[in-house]
Amino acid sequence: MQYDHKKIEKKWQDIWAQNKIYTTPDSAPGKENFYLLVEFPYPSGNLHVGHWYAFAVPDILARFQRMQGKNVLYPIGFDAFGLPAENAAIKNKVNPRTWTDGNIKFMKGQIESMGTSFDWSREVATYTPEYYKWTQWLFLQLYQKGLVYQKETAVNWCPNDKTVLANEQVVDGKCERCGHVVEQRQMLQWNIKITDYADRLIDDLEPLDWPNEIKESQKNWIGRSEGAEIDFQVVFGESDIKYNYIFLHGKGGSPESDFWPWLKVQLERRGHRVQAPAMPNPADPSDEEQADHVQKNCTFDEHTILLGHSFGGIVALRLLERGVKVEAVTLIGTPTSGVYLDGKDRPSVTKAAQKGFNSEKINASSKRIVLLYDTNDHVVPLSDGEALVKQIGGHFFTAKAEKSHFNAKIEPEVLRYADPTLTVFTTRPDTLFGATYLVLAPEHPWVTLALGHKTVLENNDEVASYVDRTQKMSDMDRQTTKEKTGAQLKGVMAINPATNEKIPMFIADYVLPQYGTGAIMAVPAHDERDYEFAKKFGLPIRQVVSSDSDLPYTGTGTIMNSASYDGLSIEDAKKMMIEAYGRRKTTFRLRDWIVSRQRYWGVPIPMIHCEKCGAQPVPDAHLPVVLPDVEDYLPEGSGKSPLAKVDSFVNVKCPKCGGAAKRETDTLDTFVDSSWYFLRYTDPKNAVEFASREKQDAWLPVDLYSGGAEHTTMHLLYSRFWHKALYDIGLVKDPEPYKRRMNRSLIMGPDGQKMSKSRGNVIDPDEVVNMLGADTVRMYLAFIGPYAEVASYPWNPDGVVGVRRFLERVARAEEYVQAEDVASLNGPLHKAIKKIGEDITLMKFNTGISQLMILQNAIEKDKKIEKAQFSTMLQLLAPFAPHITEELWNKLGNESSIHTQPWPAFDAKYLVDDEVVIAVQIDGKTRGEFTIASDADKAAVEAAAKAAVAARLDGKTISRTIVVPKRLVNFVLEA
RNA sequence: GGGCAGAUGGCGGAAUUGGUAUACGCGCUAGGCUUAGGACCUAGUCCCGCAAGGGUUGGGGGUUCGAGUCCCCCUCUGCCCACCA
Repeated sequence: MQYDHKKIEKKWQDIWAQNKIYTTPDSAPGKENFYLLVEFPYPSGNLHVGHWYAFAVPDILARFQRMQGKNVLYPIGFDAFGLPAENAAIKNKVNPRTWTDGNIKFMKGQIESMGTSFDWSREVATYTPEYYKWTQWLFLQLYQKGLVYQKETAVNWCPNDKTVLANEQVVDGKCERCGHVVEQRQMLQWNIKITDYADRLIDDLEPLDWPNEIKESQKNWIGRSEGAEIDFQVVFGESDIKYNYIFLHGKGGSPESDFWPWLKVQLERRGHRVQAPAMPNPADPSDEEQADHVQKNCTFDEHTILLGHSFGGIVALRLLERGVKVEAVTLIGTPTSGVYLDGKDRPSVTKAAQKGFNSEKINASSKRIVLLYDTNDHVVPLSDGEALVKQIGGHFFTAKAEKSHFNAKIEPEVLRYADPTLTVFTTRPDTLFGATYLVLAPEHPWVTLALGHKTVLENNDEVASYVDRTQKMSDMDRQTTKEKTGAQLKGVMAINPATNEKIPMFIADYVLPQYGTGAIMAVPAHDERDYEFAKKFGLPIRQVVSSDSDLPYTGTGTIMNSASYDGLSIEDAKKMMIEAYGRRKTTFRLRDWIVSRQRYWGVPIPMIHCEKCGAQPVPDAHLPVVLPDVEDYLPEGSGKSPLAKVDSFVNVKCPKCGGAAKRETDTLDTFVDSSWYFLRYTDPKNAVEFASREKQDAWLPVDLYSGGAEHTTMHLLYSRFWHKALYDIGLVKDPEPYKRRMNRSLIMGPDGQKMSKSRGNVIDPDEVVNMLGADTVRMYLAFIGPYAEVASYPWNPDGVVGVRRFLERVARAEEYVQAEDVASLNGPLHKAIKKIGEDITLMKFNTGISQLMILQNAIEKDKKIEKAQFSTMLQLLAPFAPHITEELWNKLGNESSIHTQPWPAFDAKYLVDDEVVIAVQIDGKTRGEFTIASDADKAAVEAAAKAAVAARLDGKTISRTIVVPKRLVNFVLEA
C-alpha cells in the first residue's frame, strides 16, 4: 500500500467522530470502568510538542485498556482562566472571552489531529458559568466549614503601574512591563487553611501507588519538622524589673478558671508579683462595680501591668479612665460592640461596652496598650478588635489561642504578650546551653511593639531603619545568600532559661517571619548561619556537643557544658530539655493558600462585604456570581481588579441585613479551578450538583493521573487538599482523589536544550504532522525513551523519520499476505503479544515498539505472512498508530473498527524456542557458547559445554559446575 | 546548602531484576536500485588487535562461581526547593 497519511488520517478521524466510537457510557455491561486522567491544557492558542507528549502517548494506554475490555474514561477540557488572556486583552484590546474562545476552537482542531480517543462529549472549560458556578459553590462549602479566612498579606506591587503583580511578572525584582522596582504591599486577601491538613497530606501519601520521588517532594514541600518552643524572658536595660500583675478575669470566670492559675505560676516563677482578685458578680458583671473593687483591693505601682480577659478588658480600660497609672495593659479577647459570633445574648457585657471609652485618659494612664485577638475566636468578631484599636490606639495582635477566645488551661500566647517574653522555635533544644543570643525577624510583632514605644529601645532609629530596609526588599533579594546583616536591640536583653545568663537580642533578615515563631535562639557553635552572624558581630560561641571538628558542628555527639545534662546523647538531651524548658512543637514549611487574585480573568470570589455584618457569603440561590464584561482591563488605581470599576457589579444588598453592601472584586487563583475539574468530567452537564454521587461512584477515584513534573507540589497538593476538605464535608466518598500518579519525562529541542523561541529550537508539531503524519509523531514520542521517568529527551529529526520508515514497511507488508500459515512467525508474533501488553501496562512504550520492529524484521526475512497473523500484528500496532492500522484493517475486509477489537491472546507454546544458545563461562568469564535443544537435560548440557571449551579445560580440574537452565554453564576451576 | 533522580557505544536507549552487556532506532561505512535524489534495498558497525586474543557499563574498593544490577567511598550531571532554625 502507498502510505498517504494525509488522506488516511483525516478520513478516519471523521469516521470515528461520526460513529462516536469514543463516547464513554458511565457503565458498560461486563466491563470494568477505568479512569485515565491527563492534566487539561491552558488555551494559550497553540499546541506544542509537550501537549502531544502529554495527550497522545497516554492515549496508547487508553486504547490498550479498551482493547483489554475496560470501559475507559479519557476526558479533556480547558483550564481557561488566567493571566495570559488578560494580558492579551490589555495589549490587543480584545475581549479575553473572545480570545479564549478562539484559542479553544483552534486547539480542539489540533488535538483532534493527534488521533486521540478523547470523549469530547465530556469536555469542560473552567471559564463557563456552568463550571464556575460550582467552583464558587465548593469554595463556599469550604467557607462554611471554617477553612476560609481573610488576612493581610504582602503582595508584589508596582508603584508605577499601580497594580499587583504575579510572581511571574516580576523579573529580577522589577516589573516586567515598565521596569520599575517592585515593592511589597500589604493587602487583605482570602486564604484557605491548607495548613490544617498538613499532617494528613503527609500521612495519607503512604498507601498511595505513587512514585517515591513525588511523595518525597510533597513531604519536603510541606516540611514537617519536630522540635520545641522555648520561652525567653526579656528584661529592660541593666536592671531586672519585677512587674506587678493584676489579673482581671471575664464574665462567668474566676481567678481559678481558664489560664489564670497556670499564668500565675509562670509569672511568679520569673519573680513577678501577681494579684488575682475574685471580681464581684461574675455572672452578671458591672464594669464600674468591678473597677471599684479592684481599685479598693489591689495595690498599684509604676510597674503594674493589667491583664484583662474578655469582660475584664473593659474593666481594665475603666481603671485607666479613672487615672490609675500603670506601665502596660494587655487586653485578651476583649468584647466591645456587643455583636457576638456565637449568637449568645450578653446584656451586661453589651451595656458596659456600648458606653464607649475615653481614649485620651486611657493613653495618659498607660505606656503600652496591647490587644491580643484570637484568629479562631467564636465570641468576638475581628472587626470589634480592630474598631477598639482604632478608637483607643495601641497595638493589635492576632494570635492563635489553644482554645477559642483563650479559654484553655494553658495559653502560651497570653504569656508571650503579657510578660515581655519571646518564644523561639528550635529543632535542637539540646543545644539550649549554647544559645548565646536571640534573633528575631525584622517583622516580628514584638519588634513592632517595641518600636512603637520609643522609650524601649536605646537605638530606636537604627532598628527602625533596618526594619524599613528589609521591608523594601523583594523576596528574591532577601533569599539570595549573602553576608549576614542585622541590628542589635539595644536596651533589652533576654534570659537564657537554662543558664540564667543575660544574652543580647538582634533582628536580622536571615530569620523568616512566617516560619516557626519568627524568632530563633542562636547557637553559633552548632549552626552555620548563627556562626556566620556571631563572627560578624563578635558574639560568644559556646560549644555544647562534643566534637573534634571545626565549628560549627552539626553532627552527632554527646552533650557537654550543659550542667546535669553532660554526657547524654543528643536525643536524650532533647527530650529532657523540652520537658524542663519548653514544649514539644511541630511546625510546617507549608503556608496557607492565598486564593485572592487582583485580576479580572478569573472566578469572582462569591463574597459580599457589609459594613454592619462583615463579610457574607453569596447565597447559593444567587450563584453563579457572573463575571461581567468590562470596557477596560487595566487594574483600578488602588490595585484592585478591573471589576472594582463596574458599579453594577460592586453594589449589592447585604444578604444578611439587606443593607447596602459591596461585592468582593478579587477573583480566585486558577489552582482552585483545577482542584476539582476531574470531578466534573464524571458528570459534566449536571445543572443541580457539581457531580452526582452516582456518577462519582462510577469513576472515582481516578485510576491513573498522568501529568508534568512541574505540578508535583502545587497542583497535586492543592487538589489533594481540596478533595480531603470535600471528603470531610461529605461531598466525595474518598479521602484521596488519585489512586496512581505518574510524571512524564520532558521533550527537549534537537540541541538538548529546553525548547524556546529565543533559542530557535522549537519543533512545531503541526509541521511534522503535515510532513510525516500523526501516527509517526505519536509513535516517535512513545519510542524516544521511557515515558514515566525523571528524564529529558532531545527531539531527533532523523529519529522521527526512522519511525515513519517503520510504518511504511508495515504498509508494504500488506503485499506479503498469503494464504498459508507462516510457522516461523508464530514465535516472534506471540512473544510480541505478551511483551507489548506488559510494556504498555508499565508505560514502557519504547520497548513495546522495539518488539513490534523486531516482529517486522522477522516478517521481512521471508516476505511472507498469513492473513490472520497480519491482522494480529495490526491489532498490536493499533494503540500506537491508530490511523494506518485502521486503514490496513479495513483493507483486509473488516467492517468494524480495529479500535473496538479485543487485544489478541498469546499462546504459551509459541513463547519457548526449540533451540537455545547457552554461554559457557570459566571462573565467571564467558569463553564460548553452543546451541542445544531447549529441553535437553542437565547432563547433556554440561557435556556440550565441556566440549565447547575443551581446549581451555585441558589439564585443569573443575571444582564446581553451575548450570543456569537455558542461560549458561559456569565451570569453576581449582585455584 | 537540602531533597530527589541519574551516569551503559558517535546519539536516544535495552538488559528476563544477580546469569552471554550494548536489543530496537538514529548516525556512520560499503555495495545495490535509480536519470537523479533518499523519507529505497542489502551487508557491516562497543574498543584495542592482521590474527590468536584481550578489554569495556563515571572512578576506586567489597560481597559472589558470576555484578550494569547488591554494599561502602569518591567524582560528575540533571531536576526541585532554598538563610525553614
